[in-house]
Amino acid sequence: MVMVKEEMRKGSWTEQEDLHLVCFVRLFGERRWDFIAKVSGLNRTGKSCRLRWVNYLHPGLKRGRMTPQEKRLVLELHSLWGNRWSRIARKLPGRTDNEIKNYWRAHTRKMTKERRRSSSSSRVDRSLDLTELPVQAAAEAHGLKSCSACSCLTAEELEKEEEGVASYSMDQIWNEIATSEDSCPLMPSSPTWECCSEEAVWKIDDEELRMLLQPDHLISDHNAGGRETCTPMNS
DNA sequence: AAGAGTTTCAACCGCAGTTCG
DNA sequence: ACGAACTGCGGTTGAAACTCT
Repeated sequence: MVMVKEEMRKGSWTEQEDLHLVCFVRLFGERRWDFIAKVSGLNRTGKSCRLRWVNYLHPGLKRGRMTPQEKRLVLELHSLWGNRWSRIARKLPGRTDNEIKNYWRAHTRKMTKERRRSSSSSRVDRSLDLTELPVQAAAEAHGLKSCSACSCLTAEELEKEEEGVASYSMDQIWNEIATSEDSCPLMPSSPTWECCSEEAVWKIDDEELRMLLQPDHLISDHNAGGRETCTPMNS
C-alpha cells in the first residue's frame, strides 16, 4: 500500500482552526509548535501555527490602527535600530513585528509617492524626501527628537530602559488569561491542565498524550453544551 | 455605479540562531 | 562535537478592503 503524504493546509485560518489552536496553545504553552501542530490535527505546519498565534491570536494583542504616538515611536526606533522589527515591537505593547513592518512599508511607500508628486510639481523641495535621508535624519525631519507633546517614551528613554525588564511580560499575559479563565468557553477544566505543572506537561511523551487526549479526559461538564473541546480536529 | 488604483493585513518563505539528543 | 529539529526574524506576496476617478 502506498502512503500518500497529506498536504499541509495553507492560506487563511478558519474560526474553528483558531479555536483549536488557542485551545492547544493554552494546554501546552507557546512552545513546541510542531508538536502542537501535530497533536491538534490542524494539518498546519508548526511555523504556521506559531505565526497565527503570535500575529493574531495572542491575548495581549491590540486591534485596529496604530495611534499617532505608536507611529511616532516606530519611526524613531527605526531610526535607531533599522529593520529590527521584533526589537521595535517589544517596545510597543500589543503590537507585532509584522504589524510594524507593514506600517513602515506603507509609510515609506507613501513618502516615496509624495516625493514623486512634489518633485514633479516643483523640483526644488527635497526636504520632504524622507526615504532618501539617512533614517536618523528622517526621524528628525518628523520632529521625533523630542516627544514632549505626548506622554510616550522617546526612543532614547527606551534605549536606557533596554537593559531592564521587557515592557510587556508573558507573566502579565498569562495573568490575564488566568483571570479570564472562568468565562472562557475554550478552556475546559481539564484534569490534564489542573494536575500538571507546566514543566510536567513538557515531559509527557506521545503515548501519554494520546491517553490524555481521550475525549473523556478533555470533555468536562464545562463543555457539555456542545462547546469547543480540545480534541484533535481530524479525530 | 463601476472599474482602476491604492492600502492594509495576514500569511508564506528562506535563512540564521538556538536547543537538544 | 555534531547534526537534526525547533524557533524566531526579516523579506515578500497576494487577497480583501477601501478610495478615487
